[in-house]
Amino acid sequence: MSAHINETGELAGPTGETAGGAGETAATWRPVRRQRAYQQVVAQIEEQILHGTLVVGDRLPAERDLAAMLGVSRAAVREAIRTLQAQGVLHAAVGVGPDGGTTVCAMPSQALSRMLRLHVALSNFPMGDVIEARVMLERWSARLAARSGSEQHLARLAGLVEAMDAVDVDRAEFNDLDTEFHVAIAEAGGNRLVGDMTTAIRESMRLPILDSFHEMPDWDSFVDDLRAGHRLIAQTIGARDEGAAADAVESHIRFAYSALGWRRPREP
Amino acid sequence: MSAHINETGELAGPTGETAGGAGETAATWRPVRRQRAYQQVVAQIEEQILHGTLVVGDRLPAERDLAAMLGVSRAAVREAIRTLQAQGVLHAAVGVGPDGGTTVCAMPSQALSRMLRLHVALSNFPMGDVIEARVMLERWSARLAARSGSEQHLARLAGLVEAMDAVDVDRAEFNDLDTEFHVAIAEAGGNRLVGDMTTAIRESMRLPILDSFHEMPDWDSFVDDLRAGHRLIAQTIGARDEGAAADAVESHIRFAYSALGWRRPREP
DNA sequence: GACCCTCAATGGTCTAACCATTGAAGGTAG
DNA sequence: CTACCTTCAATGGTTAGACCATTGAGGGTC
Repeated sequence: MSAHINETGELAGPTGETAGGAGETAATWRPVRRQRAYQQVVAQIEEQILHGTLVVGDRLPAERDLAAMLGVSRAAVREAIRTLQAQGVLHAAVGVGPDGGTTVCAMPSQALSRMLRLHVALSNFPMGDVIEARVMLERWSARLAARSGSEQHLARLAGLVEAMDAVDVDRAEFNDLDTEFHVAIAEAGGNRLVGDMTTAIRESMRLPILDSFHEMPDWDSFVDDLRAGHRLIAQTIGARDEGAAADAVESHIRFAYSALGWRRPREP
Repeated sequence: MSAHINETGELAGPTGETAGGAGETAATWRPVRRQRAYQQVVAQIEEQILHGTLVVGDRLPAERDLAAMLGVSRAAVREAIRTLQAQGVLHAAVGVGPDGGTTVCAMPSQALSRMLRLHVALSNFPMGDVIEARVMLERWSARLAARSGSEQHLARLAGLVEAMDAVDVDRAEFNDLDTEFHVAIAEAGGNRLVGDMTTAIRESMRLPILDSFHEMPDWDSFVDDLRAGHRLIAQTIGARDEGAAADAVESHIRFAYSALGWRRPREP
């Protein structure tokens, strides 16, 4: 499994070959790309995780100790920790005790959301692609939710529909509840990966959608349409009608984006 | 847009309120969570990206300059850069010239793959969920590829099928070609987000799959079945038959995982 | 014109120190 | 004995300053 060391972005290679020694006898030469110190630290932590030696909840050695153990500076260890932290794999907290120190965690959806938001902003993912992906994911989640969602999940969906029906919710509140609703569908589906991807996409668009909400000229009628869509989704899922639920979700999403002024270049 | 500062993992708040000043007159107090220095740097860079001030290809100021501009140490800047780097948004290279320095890039699929691999290893995503997600994504990609894949994409698929038919490919080589094939389907589909998610999932399982390949008792007949699956997929996509392509992909994926001994708890 | 040396800019790394936060240990008043 | 408080050690957060390694541009030499 030592090949894993190669997969942190740069290629690997033995270090410390800068000084050319005299008297080489070997005839084979391979260009060695230097492996950064912090990348080696990342690689070692990743290896522990991939081997199952480190599992969720485990604590890493203190930064100073880890640095001494690996023979690198504390700064290198910290940069490695930042890398894994950005991937939702580590959690760092100051202080002693069970909550202190650096621990292994698993917060993929948060990390995914932040990532996705940036890449959408970089126009790496055209809005049309994001919309289509969202339709695909939420159709799937809706089917799953209708098939195997627990009563608690269904009750939560109904509760969120109720909450959004309240007359005094402002646009920001509605946006938050709407986000929660779609996340709840994904959770009801039970597929964690699909759920986290769905959450990431919806979360990554929370702010852009809120901006569009505020520019909405005919907010009242628009939000009524959204409410009707949510009600239909909750009903069809509650009725365990997979096909109807999927269709309801799709038309709801397409309606929303279209009303918000975002176009879709392709529709599979 | 200043709200963005809150979304780097920890909550925001004005800094430097540790020393309690005397003579407060305000009656409202909100518990302030201290924003780490490196998180503020991340937040500022993210803000530039979300505003479109920083686009792909742009160069950030040198670490020393950025540190001076933001009033933090160079270490804080470096940790921030590591965070964005892990998300596939920044690229750091030493040296002067056009390629040197820290630049904005967009490599989401690599970052996604590394992330996914770790979270799968952490059992955060059960294998069954990953398989179902892969079926969903590749069905979608196959439909898109059949509908709108260019002739070049179709030729590439056919070429990969040929390459995998060669008798002398060993298991590692076959695995790499198989990965390439499925990535090529995703690319032919044209949806970048779906394509990158597909790539990430297949890449994240490259090594586990290779391990299973090596443990495969009846490799020859197994790989022949895989080849037949690939051929059928390429044919149906080439024939622009969306439904058949999606079904071919699904049965191919399910067959492979089932033969590899991975079970699927749910199948939507 | 081709080659080579020098140098400046940049990220990479290390050391060493100090700050801030947290909770446990132990002491003290009631 | 209980409740509160003080102290302290462990840990991550932050800084400053120095030096190394890599890269390419500029200028000098043959």
